[in-house]
Amino acid sequence: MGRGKIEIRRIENATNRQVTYSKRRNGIFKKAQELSVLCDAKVSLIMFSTTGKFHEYISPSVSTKKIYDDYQKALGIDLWKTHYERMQEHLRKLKEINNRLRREIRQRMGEDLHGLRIHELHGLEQEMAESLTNIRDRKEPKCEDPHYGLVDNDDGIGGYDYGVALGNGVSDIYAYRSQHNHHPHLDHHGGGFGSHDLRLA
Amino acid sequence: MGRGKIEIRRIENATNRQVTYSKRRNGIFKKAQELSVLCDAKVSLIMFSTTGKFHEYISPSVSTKKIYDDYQKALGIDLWKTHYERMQEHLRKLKEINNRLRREIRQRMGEDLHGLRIHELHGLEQEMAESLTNIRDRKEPKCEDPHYGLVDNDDGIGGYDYGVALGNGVSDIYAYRSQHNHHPHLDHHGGGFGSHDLRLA
DNA sequence: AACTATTTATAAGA
DNA sequence: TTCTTATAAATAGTT
Repeated sequence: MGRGKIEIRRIENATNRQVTYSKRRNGIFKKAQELSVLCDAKVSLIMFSTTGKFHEYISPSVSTKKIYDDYQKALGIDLWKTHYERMQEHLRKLKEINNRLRREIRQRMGEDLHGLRIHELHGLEQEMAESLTNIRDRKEPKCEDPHYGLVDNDDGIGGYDYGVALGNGVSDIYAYRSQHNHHPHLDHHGGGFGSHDLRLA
Repeated sequence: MGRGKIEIRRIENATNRQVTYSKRRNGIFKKAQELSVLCDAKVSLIMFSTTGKFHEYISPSVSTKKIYDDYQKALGIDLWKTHYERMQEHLRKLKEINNRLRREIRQRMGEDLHGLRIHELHGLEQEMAESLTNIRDRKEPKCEDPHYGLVDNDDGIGGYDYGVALGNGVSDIYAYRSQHNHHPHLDHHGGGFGSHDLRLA
């Protein structure tokens, strides 16, 4: 509806995009207002522009919080709680893994061996002997191996966003975005093997 | 915009109101979708009709939860931010620790040694040699040492349920599967040292 | 911000 | 609900 027809796709020119945003934002707010008056509906409309600017329409008869509460009620979920539980579960798993890793290190240090069966002990011994050989070899001046890029892995914990969508026909279910927040570098320096405290996180 | 102009006021006839709701709802959803595409904006539109029916539109690039997070941020109000951030920080630390532990194990397996200085390598070698001795000793039939209760510490993980807690949990790491799992399987079965994949968490 | 040619949404009717 | 269509409203491109 304008001088020409346009395709519905991202407007590449930033200025035009901003102008269109502004115009259409007004339009949709007006529509939202009319709808809530004409049909006595409760409407919550929240938007953020690319530039991060924030605008909201909320029907006079409700509050954003109430919409949000009702929303969760309608879906039978608790967004915070779901989120929490996922994080908790993730934390728990990481802790488990860390403990397991610690135990393995202790065993490789000759401690905490009482839980091992004789064949496990035997396997460990053999492995240790081989490893020791490797390490001794490594001390020889042939010490080169350009293996720097040991990738600091990201297991996707970064984001914790998940898409939720619902609606009677109209909405879409959309995906998931994860902000890659990266870990600082660990500077494990210091010559001390065995000087770590392996019992605590 | 229709056969005649209407005033923007509540439609008293329930049927008409319902019909208008339905038509205009589609219209506004379409507008919301167009806006989010054209202008690359994040839009959340939630509505409840008089009859309690619920409909939602959410931009593909976000989740309703994120919109509400951002909304709260924009308004400077907060429900759980502190909490959430503490959990994220905790996760981050656990991942770091996890990576360090894995690296240490790799080194104890004679791998990933290129980062070590000569004196570190030397320390490792010595330690390994001693440990190996311990392990060999342990294989002798004097194998007793009532050290059973090596307390696998737990620090109250139950605690993240809307409270905060930190520390180690203990358990079976092999139950672990990342939700975003692009990682090889670890299926350590009692017997094998050295079968772990220590490169990824 | 305004203007306006066009496209789009929709009120009323079927 | 869905379709039709006359008309009101929104808006793209321009100034």
